Amino acid sequence: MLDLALNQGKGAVTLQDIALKQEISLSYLEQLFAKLRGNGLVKGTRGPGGGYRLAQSAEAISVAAIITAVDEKADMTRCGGEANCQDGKKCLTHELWTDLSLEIYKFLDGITLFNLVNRPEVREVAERQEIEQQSHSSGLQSIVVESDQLTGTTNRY
Amino acid sequence: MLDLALNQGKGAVTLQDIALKQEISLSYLEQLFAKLRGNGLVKGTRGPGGGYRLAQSAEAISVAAIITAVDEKADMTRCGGEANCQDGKKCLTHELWTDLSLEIYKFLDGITLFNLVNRPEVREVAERQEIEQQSHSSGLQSIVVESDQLTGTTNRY
DNA sequence: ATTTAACCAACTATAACACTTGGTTTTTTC
DNA sequence: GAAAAAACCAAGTGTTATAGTTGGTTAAAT
Repeated sequence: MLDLALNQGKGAVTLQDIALKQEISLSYLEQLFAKLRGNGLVKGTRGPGGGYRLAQSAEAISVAAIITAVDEKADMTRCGGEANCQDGKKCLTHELWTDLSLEIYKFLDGITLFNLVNRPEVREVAERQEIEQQSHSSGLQSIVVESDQLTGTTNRY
Repeated sequence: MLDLALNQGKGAVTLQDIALKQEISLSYLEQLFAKLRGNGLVKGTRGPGGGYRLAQSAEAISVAAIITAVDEKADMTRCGGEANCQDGKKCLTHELWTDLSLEIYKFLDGITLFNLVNRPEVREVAERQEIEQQSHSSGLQSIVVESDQLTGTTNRY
């Protein structure tokens, strides 16, 4: 999501790009972005030149919204907030964990993509990744070509 | 730990008791209490009439101290605070997760066993468990006796 | 002596998270 | 209009932390 936020106004970002930069498998990213799209946080465009972009402004998207979309929870209880932790009834520490869950939610809800993108540490790491990606991607592509010649299949990394 | 705190001044609590009340296996409790003892939070006495009691006052023991003792962390980073999340270097969101970890620690550090024991919800649940345990334990003991006759072994629940 | 209960080590099961495999569909470019 | 790029989709697999099991030994009370 930070990759999309950093590229706002400069067009769509492909999952392939993110996969290389963040070292997350393409297929797993597809699953995450399916959820993000379903929650109205991103929109995708197909075909060459396509990719994903934010569906809302970076100011409007909180980390809590992202976590909720992909994790479907930000919850420290094992009962998922239902108070049935111990054979249908509340366990001794139920309120402790619901209180903590609320605390975590409030913290993450107070941080937007805009906030993060403007942190100097984030900009530094993002710049480093931009450079590494360029020297990286050519190397990885030749590996893909090689495995193509040997096995007839193209692995997606 | 709440069971020990609730029993302060009334003598030691056996892990067998806790296992029945909280529905946690005895052997697993033994592992947790070995860590708690190693961290100076409880002390155990062996033999009949023995059990565990708090090694410090309930006011002096925070939830954070307990979590740290048994979990050995209260950390949301995957790198465990080392900034080597992405081939030896910091990942884009490293600071976000260290900030959250600190927030969680501060919250749990502000809550002591004394605080929890004096919450009305905790007292209510504790009272309920006291009653359930009595009707429960006799039933479970007969099961143990039965399996003893059949298999020659005594399972520890 | 026997029983209770802590203490100890090594192994096993489970489930969430991360990833893989093998596709189809849409859109752009040549 | 063929090929390539990239999103979209479903069902399966691998990994690892957490929780639990097994099978003991040691210390203290009755």
